[in-house]
Amino acid sequence: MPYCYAYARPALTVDCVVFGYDAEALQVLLIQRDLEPFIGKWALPGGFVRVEETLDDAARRELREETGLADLYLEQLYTFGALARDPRERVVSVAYYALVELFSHPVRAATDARDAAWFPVADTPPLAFDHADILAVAHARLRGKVRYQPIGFELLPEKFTLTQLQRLYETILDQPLDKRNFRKKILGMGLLVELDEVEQDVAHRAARLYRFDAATYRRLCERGFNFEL
Amino acid sequence: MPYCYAYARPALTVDCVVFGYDAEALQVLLIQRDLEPFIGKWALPGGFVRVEETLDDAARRELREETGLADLYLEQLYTFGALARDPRERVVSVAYYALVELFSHPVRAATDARDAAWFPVADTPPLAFDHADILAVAHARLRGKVRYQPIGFELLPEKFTLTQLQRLYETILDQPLDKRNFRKKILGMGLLVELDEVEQDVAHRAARLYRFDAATYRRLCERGFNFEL
DNA sequence: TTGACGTCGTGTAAAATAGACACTATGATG
DNA sequence: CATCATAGTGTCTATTTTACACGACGTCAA
Repeated sequence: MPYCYAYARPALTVDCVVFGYDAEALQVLLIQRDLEPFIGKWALPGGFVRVEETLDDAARRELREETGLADLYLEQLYTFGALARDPRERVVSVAYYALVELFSHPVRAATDARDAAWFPVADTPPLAFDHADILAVAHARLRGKVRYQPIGFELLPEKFTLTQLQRLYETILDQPLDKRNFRKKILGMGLLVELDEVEQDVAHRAARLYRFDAATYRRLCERGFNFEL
Repeated sequence: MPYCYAYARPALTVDCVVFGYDAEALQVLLIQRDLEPFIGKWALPGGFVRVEETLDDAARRELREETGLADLYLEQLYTFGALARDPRERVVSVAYYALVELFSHPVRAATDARDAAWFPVADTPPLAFDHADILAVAHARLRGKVRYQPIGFELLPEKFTLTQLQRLYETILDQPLDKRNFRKKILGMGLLVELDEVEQDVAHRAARLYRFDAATYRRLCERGFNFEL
């Protein structure tokens, strides 16, 4: 035990809530633990912060190690510090969350994880630690944020139809939206680029594809832009 | 050095950004450090988290010890984990923020603090550690939050005039508001109770006093209420 | 080839909300 | 009783939001 201090210190961990979307439901990425405590239970990917890495780096590293996901945009969510959230000892955890497009991000279990898989947010298995609380906070934050920042696009493939986008928003906000009003509003923002392509292999009239215009978005942001639904 | 661990651990601290308002400007509570490092420098109140207390408790305790303030509504802000934010060693800090009515919260320096005082947010002395960053994040959060949650009331005395409330919002948002529209909107929410009192000792027509109706607010919140400016 | 099916894509009118704007009322003071 | 400072109040216009329905297009199967 070579690391000694004058006062007791809580251990410090990070946990990641990664949301995905698969045209049906909002999903969350979980790992099946291969370590005590809660061995065999499903949990959020995460682990201990090393003393020479930042919190953001630790979150990225753990996510990569345990699930194979890399290069996500992770955002800090909240820091959980209840006394008994870990049965071993006092552990404080900084939670992060991220959004990804499901199909282009295959996951694979690795270090410390027996398995890694997507689950519908509304129907997860029982989670280890206080991870159900963390997931709930993340889900609430997602619902709140999606209204005033165009983060929904992170969850879709690069090219998408307006109907896909609308379904995504309806799923996250859990309320139906009017098709014409939705299109009017979203197109009116000028953040979508209409492509010269339509979707393929559908058994009905194919819909036009669009992509998100990140450059325009950044320009608008700097002049104080607000998204609003 | 009686506390030993298998891996090195960052130290964990809390820091508190307490905003006040004095009819002139938005203020922030600072302490003058009486400990190394940065002895003599101004800083946010805060300190080490004990292993047997929650983060919220640690924030409340440090604030009480260093400034005499108690019973505030503290809200977690963000966790700062840059590698070199403390010159001694790796320290991760969970920042909190709070709003108080200045005059009814006298501050006094105590433990580890040579002095405690209010400074205008726009004109603070140089701060220790990365506390200027923390203050900036807190200020941004305050500006953002004040638009959609009625937190402004925390900064005023229990009884206040509509003009005082308007000045507060103008200060936080840093933009002028129209008197009639402001009154229309704020009264239209039904969150203010008109009192049978007017302000005293003013050299002109006295304004009616109001108080915030917290009970009604809670009721509205549960049904999904949104404040909006 | 043609008809049925399913989704795509589009516009308008009514209602609600936000924003601009200026004068009278009241109480204190000299 | 005139002056001063702030309190308090309403209307009109512009903008935004909401509600709402049908023809176009491509696929498929008879």
